[in-house]
Amino acid sequence: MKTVEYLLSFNIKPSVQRIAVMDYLLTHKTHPNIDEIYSALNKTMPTLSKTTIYNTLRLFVEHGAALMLTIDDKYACFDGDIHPHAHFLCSKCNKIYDLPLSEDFLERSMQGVDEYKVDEVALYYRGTCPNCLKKEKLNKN
Amino acid sequence: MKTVEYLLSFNIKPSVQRIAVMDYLLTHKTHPNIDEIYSALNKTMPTLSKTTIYNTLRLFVEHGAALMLTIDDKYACFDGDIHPHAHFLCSKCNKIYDLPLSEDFLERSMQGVDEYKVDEVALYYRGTCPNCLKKEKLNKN
DNA sequence: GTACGTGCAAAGAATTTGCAGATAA
DNA sequence: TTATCTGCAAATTCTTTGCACGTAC
Repeated sequence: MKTVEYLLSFNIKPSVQRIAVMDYLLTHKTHPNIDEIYSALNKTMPTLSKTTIYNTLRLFVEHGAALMLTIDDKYACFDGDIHPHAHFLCSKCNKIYDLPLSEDFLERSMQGVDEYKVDEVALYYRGTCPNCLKKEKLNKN
Repeated sequence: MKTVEYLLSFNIKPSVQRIAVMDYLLTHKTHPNIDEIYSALNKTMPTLSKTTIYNTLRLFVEHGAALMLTIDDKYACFDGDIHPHAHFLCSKCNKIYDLPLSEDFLERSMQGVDEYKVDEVALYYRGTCPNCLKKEKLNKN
């Protein structure tokens, strides 16, 4: 599906800027923060402002077209993949990794929250990623 | 256990300020943010500074004596209860609720992260709490 | 033409830093 | 004494706001 139609499917008017931001999110699965998106897009769209990035991402989240991750307490990160999945933040390299979330996980996890109306579930892991674990081993030898 | 001994068990030197902050965390299960802790303790300790609250909480988290919650993107909240449990943030009243985490949840959730070294797991829910749901119903009738 | 979108500059707010004085072993 | 802790003030950084201009239907 083209990005324009994708935005429309979330009832978001596709402006040039919004298309650019969504395109970036859909092609960069790095869970970028505002600054990364801004820096990247600014190269080809010099007039693009950070305010617009803020506005756009807030709009995306409100319309369910993107996820805001609060796994990093420094700044918010954004994810264009809205399918349920978990996230792992490596405290060494600060990368965020996607992890699968088993089908029955959500159902089971809901058992304790009967009386609550749940809009969103986030499962965050923090620790050391395989890459950094490997590096640590090499440095020890 | 007295708070002094509790802090010592985490290898934290118990100063007057640290005891006060930990006492507050252990007796107020409201997942307070920095400002709440500061405002509350400032009444009885007028010289206590916000910087010290920041320093103290960072120390607690580093030593595993408290949890930092990133469920609210506005500011960090802190939890003196370090036993594994989930959190629910009500988007209406902004209260954070504790929820049980079934014993086998953690084991099962770890199955996808074999190659990772997991230090911390956080399960966050967002939505509407029972109290606010009740209020909404009343307002509709 | 009217509503909506964009972007600059300024404001606001949370957190960190530098450093000097206070405290404790 | 000597290292550690505290707290003020300033700096830094992320995010929001106000407002005027641009754009699109």
